[in-house]
Amino acid sequence: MDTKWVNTSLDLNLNPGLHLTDDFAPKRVQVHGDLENIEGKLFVKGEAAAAGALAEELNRISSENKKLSEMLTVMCESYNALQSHLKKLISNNPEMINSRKRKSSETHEDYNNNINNNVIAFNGNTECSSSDEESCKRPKEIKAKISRVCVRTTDSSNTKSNSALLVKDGYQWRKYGQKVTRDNPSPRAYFKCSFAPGCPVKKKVQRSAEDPSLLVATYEGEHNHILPSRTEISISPNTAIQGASFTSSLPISATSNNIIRSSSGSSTVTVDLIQPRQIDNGTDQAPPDKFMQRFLVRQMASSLTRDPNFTAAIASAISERISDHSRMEKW
DNA sequence: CGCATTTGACCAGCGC
DNA sequence: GCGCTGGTCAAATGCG
Repeated sequence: MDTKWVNTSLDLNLNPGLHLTDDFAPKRVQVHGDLENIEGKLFVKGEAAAAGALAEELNRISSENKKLSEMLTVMCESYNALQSHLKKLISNNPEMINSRKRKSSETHEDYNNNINNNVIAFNGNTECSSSDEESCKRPKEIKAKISRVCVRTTDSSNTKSNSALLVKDGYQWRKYGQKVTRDNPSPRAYFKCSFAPGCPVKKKVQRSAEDPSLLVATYEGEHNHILPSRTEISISPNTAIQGASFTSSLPISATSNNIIRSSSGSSTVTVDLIQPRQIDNGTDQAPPDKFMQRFLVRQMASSLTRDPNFTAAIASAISERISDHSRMEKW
């Protein structure tokens, strides 16, 4: 059996023309398979060009599978490390959580942090953490699953606009109220999911008091309907995902086309796990705005890797591709 | 004209 | 009981 070293790339292109970061730079990947034999069969048919393209695509897919497997391993290791670290912290300081009661002086955001079942990290650092259900027992009226998502808007001039409190996430929301809270000068907007009748999910969106460019969206409850036809996380114009822990309240998963899509205003950001693309490795001269795009790619990747659901979706996509590859090898 | 948004009023929970 | 606060309702308003 031949062993070939092929130079392929995992295309996590989040924007047309966006070059990959060093983390995702192509590497030499070992691929086992009789690729020349495949090409030979097609030569007989007089389709040399098509055979070459197919073999190249096969190599690319193989290497992508390898890369994704490696990434998945790293993700799981990081996740397990964080989880064990969190457990260690909680075991060392059990009173840290249990002793916290809601007081009048405590802000509502603190209250939400206490009942938060899902951890969000902002600015690359863990802002709050609590996944221990025992430590998160709250008054009996709070039963709905609550999660929080933060997005950073790059247009600070829009911070006083009510319409800027839009955090599109693929679902359809109807605004039913707005309130100015005591501890935050910016108003809090209340939304209900209107994608399906009777859906109990609610969403609160408010700008962070500390950082007005940061939008904090709090999701309550779980959707009683399937995800919208296309899985996407879309943030309002001039908004970038800063950090998010995606739960069932957020529509993110690999679609049947294995495309994870994130729309950002007019521009759509797409993570395509299949489609091969040409990467010009030699001329990686990123324009100035590419730097920000790369940064966003890192942030998104960092956010997504924290979510076990996402890793599960990635694993599913990988296994699907591997099985496809196995079938092609037999052919 | 229909739908979504706005906004003031109302209600419930909590602390004092 | 009273006042404060967050959450929700619903009429008014705006927009396509």
